[in-house]
Amino acid sequence: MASKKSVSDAVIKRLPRYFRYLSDLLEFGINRISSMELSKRMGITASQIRQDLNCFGGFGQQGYGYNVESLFREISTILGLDNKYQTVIIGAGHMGQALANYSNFEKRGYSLAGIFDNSPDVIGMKINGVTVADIETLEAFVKTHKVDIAMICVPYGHTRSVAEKAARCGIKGLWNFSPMDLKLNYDVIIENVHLSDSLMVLGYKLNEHISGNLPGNRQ
Amino acid sequence: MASKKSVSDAVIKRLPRYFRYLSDLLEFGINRISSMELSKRMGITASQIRQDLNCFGGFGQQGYGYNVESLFREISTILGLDNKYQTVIIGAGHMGQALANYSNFEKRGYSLAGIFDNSPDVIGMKINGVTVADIETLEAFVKTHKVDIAMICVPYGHTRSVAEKAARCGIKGLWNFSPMDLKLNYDVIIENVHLSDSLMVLGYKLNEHISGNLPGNRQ
DNA sequence: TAGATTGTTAATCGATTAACAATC
DNA sequence: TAGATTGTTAATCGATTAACAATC
Repeated sequence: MASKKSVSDAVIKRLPRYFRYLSDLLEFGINRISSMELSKRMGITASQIRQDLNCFGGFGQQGYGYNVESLFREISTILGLDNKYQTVIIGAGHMGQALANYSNFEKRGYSLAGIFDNSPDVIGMKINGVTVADIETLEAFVKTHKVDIAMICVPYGHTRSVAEKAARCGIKGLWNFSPMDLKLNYDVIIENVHLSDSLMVLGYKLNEHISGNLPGNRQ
Repeated sequence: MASKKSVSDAVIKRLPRYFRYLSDLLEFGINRISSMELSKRMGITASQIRQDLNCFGGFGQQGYGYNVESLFREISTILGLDNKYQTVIIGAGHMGQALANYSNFEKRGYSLAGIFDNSPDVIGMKINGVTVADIETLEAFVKTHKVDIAMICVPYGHTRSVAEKAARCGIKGLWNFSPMDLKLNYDVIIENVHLSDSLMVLGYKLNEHISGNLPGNRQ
């Protein structure tokens, strides 16, 4: 219950990056790294790395640096990757199907428990071993399966109502793929993925680049 | 050639949000809005809106506010949505197929010119009207089609080499879906989409939430 | 021990917010 | 004109970077 002071969003968003770089280091068989060396690889300052990590604990050792394996485990724990999450996909269109086939998530502890849709065209279809069920059966499903996260891949117009349905069922995490900033009057955590926003940013930078004002990211 | 002072990344990333909210306002038939009113809708300060917009020009009118339609057009122009972009998808797996079927992009001026893969299993297949071609034919294709953006949806291990191939062909924008921070020694703009990072952030916040320290985003 | 590198405090920088004169 | 709201400058806040004493 001791409420530790909350960590800033900027730091939280960097955690998966640390996770990835440490994972790579492990693969390379490197078992010790200094903040200085890691900073060179990641393209951020050593200071920032030490500050970030010290939000969660003193994982290093003076004069030595960080043990890659133990730091990797710490970051994994912080990110909650030791936990198992049950997920469902709502919307079995192209994006839903792509997510259902994404094996990376399973590897990180996010396992796919169900897929739901409202269209008879896809209900009953099997995607990556999971049969698409009628969205009307979601509530009953959640009652028996303890679902943590709903990945929402329905068309724009259905997003809010589907998200509310999921929240009402007691699902606590929503991963929203519609181009809207989903906010609900429920006690849920929402993470928005805005692919079209990302593409527009790319387009903007491309224009800036072509119009000759700004450099690309040659390094 | 007059190099205007460059706009911060934080502002650039908000542009697509403005675009979306203005687009909604248009749909609602609202044709005038003050920074105050828009700030309430978007959940940011009116000050920030005025500061952001004034990076690009004085689009408002004292005593009146902003004309929604003209502001929408300005933002569209800033984002380069008046331009037509030719895109190719590299990697015709599930994610590549999902992107190929995303009609939103077409609507915003990003048109799909080709899909490439290295697997005989998918080469020749038709996705949303576009036939998957052999990746070996990419260079010849780019020579005749002026491709602006490559959407890279190949497995992790192939990402760097495929990205380099695209850059060598002269493609200036890369949209990378692999969980790595792609950096190349080419003069290209790279935008990384890290779905697994986003999911991990959701997982982190879910944990924080459950362990009782932090509020969800009830509003 | 001497050298290296952390954890942490202090300084700097940039982004956000507040305030208000300009002006429609 | 009076009222409203912008554009813009100044103040504040938070995040990043630098510095260094602690310590392995």
